[in-house]
Amino acid sequence: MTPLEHKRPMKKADLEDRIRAVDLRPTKQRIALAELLFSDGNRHITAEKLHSEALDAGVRISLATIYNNLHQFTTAGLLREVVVDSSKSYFDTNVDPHHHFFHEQNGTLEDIHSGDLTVSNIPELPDGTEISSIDVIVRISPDNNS
Amino acid sequence: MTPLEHKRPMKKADLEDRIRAVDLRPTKQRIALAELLFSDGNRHITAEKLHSEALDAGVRISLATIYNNLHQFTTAGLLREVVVDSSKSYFDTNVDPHHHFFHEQNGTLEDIHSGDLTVSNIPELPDGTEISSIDVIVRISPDNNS
DNA sequence: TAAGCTCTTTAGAAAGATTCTAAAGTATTG
DNA sequence: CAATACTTTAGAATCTTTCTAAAGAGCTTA
Repeated sequence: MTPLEHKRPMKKADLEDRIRAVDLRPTKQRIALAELLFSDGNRHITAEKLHSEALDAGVRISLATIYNNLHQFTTAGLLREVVVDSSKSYFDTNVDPHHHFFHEQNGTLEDIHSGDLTVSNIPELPDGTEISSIDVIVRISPDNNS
Repeated sequence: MTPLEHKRPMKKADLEDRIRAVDLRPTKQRIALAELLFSDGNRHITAEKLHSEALDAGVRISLATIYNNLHQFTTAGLLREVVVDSSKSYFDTNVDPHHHFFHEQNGTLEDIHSGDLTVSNIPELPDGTEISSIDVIVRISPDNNS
């Protein structure tokens, strides 16, 4: 995270408001997940990883609840799902349009801010269709010499 | 497929050569898969779909063999894997650099030839990394009015 | 605050895709 | 043809994600 970047260490009440704002009940589990997800900058996380973070933080929560809420948050626009690996799903707390670096070595994602990469020359779309999103993944790996 | 597009209805001997060329033995199963994959223009196919096509074509082949060979062909550069859906893998017979339309409605892929779409302004890469590939997925869905 | 209703959570089962195992089969080489 | 190495296969196993149905918790009203 760069020094000037937006950051918001959220209070619990703010998190509750944020959950209420999307018409979900602020349960203990949701608040705990929201805290893990939204308290400290942008994150890219898998269900399994979020689950273990929650357990490590002392929150008793089942994996099913993790999945339920990741999907509900995504539907509500609080998260966005990123497809980079055919074996698991990543959820991104940055819901503004942007792209990603994917470190193939360790399965880690890094944001590319929207202005930093341009897609142009998009060909005519198939008839009767419209764009629902454009995803650019720049897959990177450790280079030979360094 | 457009009228002027490259097409090569391959003979069985050509397929065998192609398999030998990547140091694999031309078994009955490999030849049958190569025929389904490479005989008629570019394809985007899942393991399950290829399996059922093979069975329909009267080729006795197990799903494990499908997976084995899809991976071996991919490693050999005869196929390329496209990640668009977190629940299954697609294999593309077009191994030249290019991008994709993904029809969200029916899970279908369509090539965007390399010259038809440009990615520019790629930001500086993280230290010690190099690009291994750039994937652009233009996700499309049926539009409201048509 | 109690009742009642709805939404949530949960454990465990189930599903779906992919990989693994180890044994039987086949291509290749000499 | 024999010896060797590579392949195929059925079925089990694994992994991620979803489902089920029962118990629990938040919310509204009186």
